[in-house]
Amino acid sequence: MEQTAPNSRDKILEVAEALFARRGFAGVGLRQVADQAGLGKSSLFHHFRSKAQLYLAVLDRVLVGIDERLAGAAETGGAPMQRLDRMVDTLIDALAEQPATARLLLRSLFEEDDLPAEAGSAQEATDRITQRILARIDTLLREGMKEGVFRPVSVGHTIQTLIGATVYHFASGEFGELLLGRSLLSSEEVRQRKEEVKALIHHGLAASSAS
Amino acid sequence: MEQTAPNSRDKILEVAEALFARRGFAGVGLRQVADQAGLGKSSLFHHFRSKAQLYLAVLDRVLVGIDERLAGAAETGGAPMQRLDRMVDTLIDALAEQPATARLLLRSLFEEDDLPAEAGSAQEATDRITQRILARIDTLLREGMKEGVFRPVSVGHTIQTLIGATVYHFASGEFGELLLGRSLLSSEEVRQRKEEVKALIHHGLAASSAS
DNA sequence: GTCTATACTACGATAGAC
DNA sequence: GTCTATCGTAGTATAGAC
Repeated sequence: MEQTAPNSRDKILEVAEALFARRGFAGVGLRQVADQAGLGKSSLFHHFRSKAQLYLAVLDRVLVGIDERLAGAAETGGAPMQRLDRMVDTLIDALAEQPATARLLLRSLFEEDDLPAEAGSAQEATDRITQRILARIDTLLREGMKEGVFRPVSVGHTIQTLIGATVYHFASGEFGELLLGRSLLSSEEVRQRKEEVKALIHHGLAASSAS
Repeated sequence: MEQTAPNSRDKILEVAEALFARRGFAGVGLRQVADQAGLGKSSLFHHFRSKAQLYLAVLDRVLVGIDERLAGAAETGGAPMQRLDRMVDTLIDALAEQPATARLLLRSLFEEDDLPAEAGSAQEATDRITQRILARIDTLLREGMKEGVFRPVSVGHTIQTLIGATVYHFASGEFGELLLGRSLLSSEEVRQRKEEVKALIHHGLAASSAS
């Protein structure tokens, strides 16, 4: 649709995203990235200073995408429970549409410590976006508790549970499919994941048994 | 306590577990393992045929440990909700006591596909233990639903949520600590994690509002 | 059971021609 | 902006002495 003709930089980011999601930072060779992007290995270094910078550029791109979609979901207003429902739907849609995203995000939690230390400023950029995303949920949860529609919970622990219920789920790959008996990404299972998560919220987070 | 004097094989497994948990399969070099185990690189191949076999041996060891602890928790009987509470407590205790475990388990979901294909029979062993662990929760959830103490839910999705709430949480490392504002492994946060997860279950999974 | 030595491959990164 | 060629390092794994 809005695809014109990706320049080399975008093409590299695209194939690197898929590879990093599947194999992790250490598991991907730049040779592989270059081949799939249709370039020589050395050409990568014209666009990105190092493997670590490429990885962080990929991660940044994904985080920005998630943040934009969540921003759209939050802006429409409504009661806290409605907004939380919309955030869950939006996040799950995003994760289901781009299967690499969930794995990349979850892996990023483990792999930030084996990046070369020099990565510096690019690290800070991804950290800032992460903080922005977390702040959206944090604010929403506190508002809901203040209004008395959510029961009193630890905000941090609740965010962790929500991430587990969404990002982990769609990152679980073959294991999750074994558990559900079919593809995590089938429209039926995506729909059901939304229902199950929202039902858990409505029963488990609501102060009264509102639905 | 029951530590006598670990033979080389156990020492290798021990240091490899920590390294694989931290860096992942591709991120660990056998040189590193050998150094930390106090051996030459080549000596590893006397105990394990290949890096993949070593990895699978580490994973198997961890899965067996989890399975044994969950078996202990399940055997004591009681109502489904009580048993589920005990399983959550037991699992969280296990993950908190051995910080490498959660990361290793979560990583194993992503990394099984970049193991050399030859690994064959050892793969099946870890799969069997995984199935046994899952069957414990599966049976318990179905029993609770049959008795009417759990509301009707998708068993697969619920297991995914429980894994996310426990394994993911303790695998989240620095990110989780940023979110909670203190170490995931402090006794206070471990205690609170148990409370939050069990509260979510009691409010969100129970058919009535039993506690 | 552990060692040294070695084979072969791949890695990330750089230099410099075009 | 992409290429070929190359550097230095580290990877897994094997052979064979002790």
